[in-house]
Amino acid sequence: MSTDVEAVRQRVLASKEITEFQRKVYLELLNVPCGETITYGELARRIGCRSAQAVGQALKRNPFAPDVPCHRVIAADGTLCGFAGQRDGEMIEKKRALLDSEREMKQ
DNA sequence: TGAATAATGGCCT
DNA sequence: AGGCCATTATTCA
Repeated sequence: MSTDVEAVRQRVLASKEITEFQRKVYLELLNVPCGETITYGELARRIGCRSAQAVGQALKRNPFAPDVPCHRVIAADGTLCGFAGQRDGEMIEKKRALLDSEREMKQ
């Protein structure tokens, strides 16, 4: 059922166009199971950072989008903030449906 | 409930 | 060195 998460992980590990911080963000994001969501602050805390903004910026600069499941990252109040460099648009609603689908698949 | 502000950490120019 | 950012919490009305 898994996607090419491993392939993406290897790509992230081999990427030299990103910083260690971004690498941690993407790896932790790939570490989030299907159907699970995580907030920017939570993700930041996991990698040892207290700035959710840094994580958000890393995701916006995400050169692996949408290969990296950035749609599993939500705001503190459970709202999707952006995807593939877009903060607004119908795409967000689709990603919301995708998350719902993943969550449903988990049950 | 919503606008404004502070805190906080990394990255870009 | 200054400013930006896909944030969050707090404060004020």
